Amino acid sequence: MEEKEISQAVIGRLPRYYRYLKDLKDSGKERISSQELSRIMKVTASQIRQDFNNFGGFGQQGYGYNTNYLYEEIGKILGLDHVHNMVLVGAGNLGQALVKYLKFKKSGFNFICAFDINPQLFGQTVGGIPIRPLRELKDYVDANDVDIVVLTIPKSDAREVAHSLTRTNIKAIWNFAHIDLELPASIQVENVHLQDSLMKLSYNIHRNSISPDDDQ
Amino acid sequence: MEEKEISQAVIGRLPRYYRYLKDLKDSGKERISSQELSRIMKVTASQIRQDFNNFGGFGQQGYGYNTNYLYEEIGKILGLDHVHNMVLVGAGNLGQALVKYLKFKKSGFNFICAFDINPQLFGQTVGGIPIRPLRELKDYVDANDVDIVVLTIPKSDAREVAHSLTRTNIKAIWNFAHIDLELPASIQVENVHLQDSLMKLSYNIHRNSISPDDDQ
DNA sequence: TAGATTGTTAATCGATTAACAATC
DNA sequence: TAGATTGTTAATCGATTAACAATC
Repeated sequence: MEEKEISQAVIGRLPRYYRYLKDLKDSGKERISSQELSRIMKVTASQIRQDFNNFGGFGQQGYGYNTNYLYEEIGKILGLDHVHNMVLVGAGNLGQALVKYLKFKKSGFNFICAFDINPQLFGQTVGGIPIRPLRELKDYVDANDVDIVVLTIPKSDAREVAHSLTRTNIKAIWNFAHIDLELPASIQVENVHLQDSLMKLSYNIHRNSISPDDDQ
Repeated sequence: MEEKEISQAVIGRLPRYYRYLKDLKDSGKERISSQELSRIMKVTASQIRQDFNNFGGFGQQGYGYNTNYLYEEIGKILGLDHVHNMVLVGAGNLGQALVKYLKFKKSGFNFICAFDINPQLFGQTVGGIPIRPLRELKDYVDANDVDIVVLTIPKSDAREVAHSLTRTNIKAIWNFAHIDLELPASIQVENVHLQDSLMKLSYNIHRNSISPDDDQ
């Protein structure tokens, strides 16, 4: 019954495998060896086999992996066979873009309601879902089956909203606010810090321009 | 003259230090020890000192670090003392949200033009910058001082656009398309894969629900 | 069966943490 | 000076890569 904890380094690579396997299966490829996948994805074959074997054996000696089966299994590991209900908190430009994007993708990530503090937005809709006053968030979450709260509000408000969600049954926060949220371990937090990403980019630009001869 | 290569693990932590140091200096704190910062940020004091010492000594024995000085120095390391000209490729919801957000922040990341394939958008503006036909991108980039191209277009188009930029003088691509771009080493790529982020979140939700007793 | 390729153990590499001498 | 805390070396830990026996 004792499951060994799988490192986030491994988890972080699964979506990329998933993406390549989708392309491979869609292009009609039925089987693939770790070595061939290694060449395509530019990672070692050893790492590929180690990664998959964290979750049990999906391959067959002498044959390799069945692309479609492996694709499906990774999908299950990632929980993509479930539908996740989501709620948007902060119906500004970024929030609205996310709702429209995920609606368009028709994935298992399903926005059901949006919230904002701006009274002008109350009663309007984004991508087919209603925008309600932020003060109704807690009651809504308690009354409905909400898995993920998507936070696209300024950092000054993010902490308070996160705090109000501590005793609800939500499972995760997808956090776009530039702040570290404090939440009980039962609520997962996944941060998308766009500023941090830009800063890393900026560093790498200047690193190269300072010493232009050492390539990489 | 031989600079040791600094690992991306270290670079990835710099923006977070930068954020905490800003808050500390803004709240009037003049000095801080690695130990105190360690408690606030929940990382080891050892890691903090190691990280900073990759770039030279910013502290003083027996005293600690001057918050404002350290903040400024990290900003310089990240290249935030430069202005970066950016161009948006794909003026959809997400792209427009990014332009408006960064305009609002008044950071050194400065959008100067947007491009799209939709003729209805030509001549319109987003956050004060014009939207031009995508086919003019290459000429525009060659004629202007563009540092960063922000790619917010579907993956099917992203590869082609990236390819058309290989021989330009741009320094980096901030890539929101769900694809791995192939570019010469002189062009940095920083990926923001929102789908991957959601999948990781999904994994972590289900990991916990499968074995609810092992907390973390 | 022979060849191929996985699953898995062992070796290596790199990153994090601990320890402490240097020094403000 | 004595106390505090850095800068830096050494020890540990974890993740990646290599090797190979198992097996399809």
